[in-house]
Amino acid sequence: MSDRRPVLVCENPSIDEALEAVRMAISGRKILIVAGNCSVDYHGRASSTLESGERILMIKEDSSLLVHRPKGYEPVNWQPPGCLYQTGKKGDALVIRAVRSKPHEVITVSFDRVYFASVLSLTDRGEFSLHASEEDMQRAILFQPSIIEEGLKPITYEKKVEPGFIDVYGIDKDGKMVVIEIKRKTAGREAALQLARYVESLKPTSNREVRGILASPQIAKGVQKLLATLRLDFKPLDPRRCAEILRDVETRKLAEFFQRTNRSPT
Amino acid sequence: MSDRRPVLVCENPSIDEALEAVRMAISGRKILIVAGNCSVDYHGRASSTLESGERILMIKEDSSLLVHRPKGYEPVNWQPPGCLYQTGKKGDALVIRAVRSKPHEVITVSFDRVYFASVLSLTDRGEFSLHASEEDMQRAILFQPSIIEEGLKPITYEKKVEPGFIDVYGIDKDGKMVVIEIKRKTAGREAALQLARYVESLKPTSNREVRGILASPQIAKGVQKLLATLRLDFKPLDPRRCAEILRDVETRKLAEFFQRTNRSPT
DNA sequence: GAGTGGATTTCGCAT
DNA sequence: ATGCGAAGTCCACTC
Repeated sequence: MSDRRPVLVCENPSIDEALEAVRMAISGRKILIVAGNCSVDYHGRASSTLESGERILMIKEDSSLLVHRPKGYEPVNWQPPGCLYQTGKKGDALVIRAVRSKPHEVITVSFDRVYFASVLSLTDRGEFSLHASEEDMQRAILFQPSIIEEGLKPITYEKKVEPGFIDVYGIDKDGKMVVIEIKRKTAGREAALQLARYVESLKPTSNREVRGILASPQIAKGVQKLLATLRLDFKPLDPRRCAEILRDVETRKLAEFFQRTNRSPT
Repeated sequence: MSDRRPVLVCENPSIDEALEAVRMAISGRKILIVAGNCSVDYHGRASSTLESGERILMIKEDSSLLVHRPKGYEPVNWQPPGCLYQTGKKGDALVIRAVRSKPHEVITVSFDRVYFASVLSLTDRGEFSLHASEEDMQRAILFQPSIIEEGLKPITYEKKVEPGFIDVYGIDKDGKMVVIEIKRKTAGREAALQLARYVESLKPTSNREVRGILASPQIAKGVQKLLATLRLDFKPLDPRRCAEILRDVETRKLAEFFQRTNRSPT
């Protein structure tokens, strides 16, 4: 075990001691956690004030800042990575100012009481992987178009047309053009209208018929009717199932690779 | 000064000690902060895995959960308020499982090393107020329609039409119908197309001319041309300016109130 | 409970 | 740099 001390904790520090810890953390690009009584002001894209109360402040290695109240998933105030800090005392308060330049935004946190300050030096090289995103659904359709319908031949994806980008574009078994709009969750009006615009924008480019297919796990209440009116199809498609298909594809690729290279997978 | 101890900190605890702290915090609905080496698995709307690394776990009074890496504004994994916890040891690891029921989602955090665990009991009754939101812009237009154009008479707001809700709806100085679409930041293609849909959906309901006005601080590159094609107007409107107008309105209301009640404001 | 749209959205990718 | 759309988005509000 190494003898490095990844964590320093200072309980019930004076404002001066807390200021010292804050400065060490910021200049050393460490993680800082402070719990105490503070007020917060923000000016930038909008403005906000937060009256005095007990909260947790976190400043990370990349200088991003979070102020968390005792409840709620979201921080009440924050600053994204890449801002500069000014720290000091104003009267008996510890003041931390985080300034971002583009757009110009300033957060000021004033602590009149600090319960603890902690400086952490953490190492995190672990890989993060997420499955069942909309991109996974798109890739699954491209690898295995039959999950939409038999005979579908994808031509391109992320095709640019006037109103935006078509998720998947191809030809069906009868030679008709097909536009597929993918949603990873229940598709609402907006999705149907977007698909309709794509279909409309493609019609002038071809004398073939153009079909629109909305692929999502579910459609919202009134949207069935809207799809019928707009002459669009719906294909139920589960993002989890798509993730499975991709996993199978990856597994097969791996097997082929190891077969080619005459090794066996661990 | 009160003698309550709002913060308990446990440095370099054993896994058993950490487990005890975690259970105290969760059962007592306190805030828990743990720093240590962990891995995280998530299954629910999607799935994710996060390999071993040093992170900070925070569980709040309302049972929301955050896992923060040393960098980045966003948590790498999380659980919104209202989930249930199972805690225990699996081998030599401290395991915390947070289960949400609707939708069904499970996060599992396994710590094999804990640098510190802290249990906090924070009180925060401070009021938070935010200015210069899109709603502020809407209210400013309703209070002072001349910031859009002279002679404008707002009729309703949040008016339901087929594709969605019109931000502000009224009549201009020539008696034409006016639909206003508000964006608090640079308006893109989507905003223009949305406004166009609103205008189209209103045309059949009246034999008056229907004008569409896009009100935002700026418009994106190609959108000027798109607006011209769609015969829509653009009115530059700064959210900060709108917030000022509202502040003035509030000040005037206050003044009137104190005049009526024969008191003077503090 | 579902649907709809805003957000100091953030983030990532492509132009 | 700007534009554009996804997100385990979250959240508040309406129906």
